[in-house]
Amino acid sequence: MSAKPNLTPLPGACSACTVRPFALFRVVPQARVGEIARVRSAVRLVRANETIRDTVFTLYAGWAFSWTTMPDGRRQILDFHLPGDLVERSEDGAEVSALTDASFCVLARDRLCDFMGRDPGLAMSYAEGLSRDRSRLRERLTSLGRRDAVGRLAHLLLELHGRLLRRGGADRTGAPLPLKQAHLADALGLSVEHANRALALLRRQGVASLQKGRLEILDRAELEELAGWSSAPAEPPLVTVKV
Amino acid sequence: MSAKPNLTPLPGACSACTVRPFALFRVVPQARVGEIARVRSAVRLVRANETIRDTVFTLYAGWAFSWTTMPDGRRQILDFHLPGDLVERSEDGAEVSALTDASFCVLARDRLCDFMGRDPGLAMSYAEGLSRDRSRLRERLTSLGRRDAVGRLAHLLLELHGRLLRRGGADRTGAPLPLKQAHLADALGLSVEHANRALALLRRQGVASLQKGRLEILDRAELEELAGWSSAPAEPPLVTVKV
DNA sequence: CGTTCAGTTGAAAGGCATCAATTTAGGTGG
DNA sequence: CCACCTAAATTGATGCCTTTCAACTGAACG
Repeated sequence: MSAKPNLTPLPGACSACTVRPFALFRVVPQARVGEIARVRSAVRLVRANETIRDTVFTLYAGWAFSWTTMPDGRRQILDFHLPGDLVERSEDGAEVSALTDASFCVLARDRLCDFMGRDPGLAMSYAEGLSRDRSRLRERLTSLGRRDAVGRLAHLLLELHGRLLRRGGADRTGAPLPLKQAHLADALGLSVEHANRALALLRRQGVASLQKGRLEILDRAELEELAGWSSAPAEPPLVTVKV
Repeated sequence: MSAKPNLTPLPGACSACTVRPFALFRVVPQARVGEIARVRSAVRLVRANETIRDTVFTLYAGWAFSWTTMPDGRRQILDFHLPGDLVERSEDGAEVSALTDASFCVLARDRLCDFMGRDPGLAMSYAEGLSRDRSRLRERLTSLGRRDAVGRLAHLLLELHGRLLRRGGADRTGAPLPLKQAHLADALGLSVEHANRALALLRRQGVASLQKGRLEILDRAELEELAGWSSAPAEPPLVTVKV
């Protein structure tokens, strides 16, 4: 029973951080990266399915997701987190778990607040992240409210593909996607069985397939059609700050 | 056919603003209210159902709501806005409309950004608002994903009641609520008919009633039970900034 | 080679949408 | 103050989408 070897990279020096261009601290000029290191209180590595206790962190490698449960135990996934995302475990009872093996930098909330207090650009970067989260949630709300199972699935696949594309984690025809069908179901408000059927339909129709952790987009036009996709970007540009 | 008289109050001087304690500018000390006035580019009054074109404003009186439509025309209401709320019309195609007659202060985005650039506390106040929006959306997502019609309705009624309570716009047993059943339906991802049936059930069971623009909470314990209500506040306290 | 988890598939039941009317509530003009 | 008109609220019947319950398959693993 040898422990599974650990292939997940750990975050190193902030100055050479590979995800910083997509992360909260993207606005901090190279000359001041030293200040970032002082906000980082720890570096951590977790295994898939482990729940994360830290309240504020930026994901470095791997995926995570936020979720809640109903009194009857059913789960609702609120959001998926990708490398570079700032994740906050809020006080409202939502939990955060690793979807894959993952590593991240824990931030000290008070020192982060200090930093934002000194650097309005950073505060605005923080706000941008919140704003993006919000529009993603709005899209999902629309999905759950007004789309059927296939539409929801198509929409989520497009959203994730887009997010990965922007970070260089995907090409036009597909991307690695470590989600189980249970994750899709819980994110889309469906039963696992029905999520499976919707996925099977997309596959049979030659629209898209998700197998062995990889998404293949076979007919993007049709996928967008099924999703009722608005060409508008899911992560729109937001307020820009002058400092 | 005389025009309906206008009873909606218009915002006046920022220094005496009645909603400021709940609004973005709550963090600006009285001594500096002058700076707020420079961010306000206009004061506006709209009639119920009118759509609002301004991109950033803080609602002063009346209700508003954000919404989108699917290609087939069905509407999804994304959020309701109450007096004091900062509202942004985002670039993602969502629209904002007045739910009742309403008045608001239009803000100049660039001057607002300037202000936030100078005042980190204000930037954090902005972020807090975003964060609250986000947790509200998360709650709603959970509703649409995992609650049945009655549960969704119960949850939304409790959410709105709570928001009103915090602003002094409600008492423990009820509150004025200007929503039509169609608004409830479109917010909850239901048909109007089914929203009606759910509402009728709550009324028949003596749990809550919504009539003539007023919500009455008759049995809060039961309403919370139906909603799967977590005692956690819907608008939790967030990061605090030191300036 | 047994176990377990993810993925599939089928059948039956249920919740919600849809379609169709009807009633009620407000607002308007006479 | 009443008749009238339109939007909102109701109620009923029918059908579809999704859930639920029950197996069953396949792959990974010890």
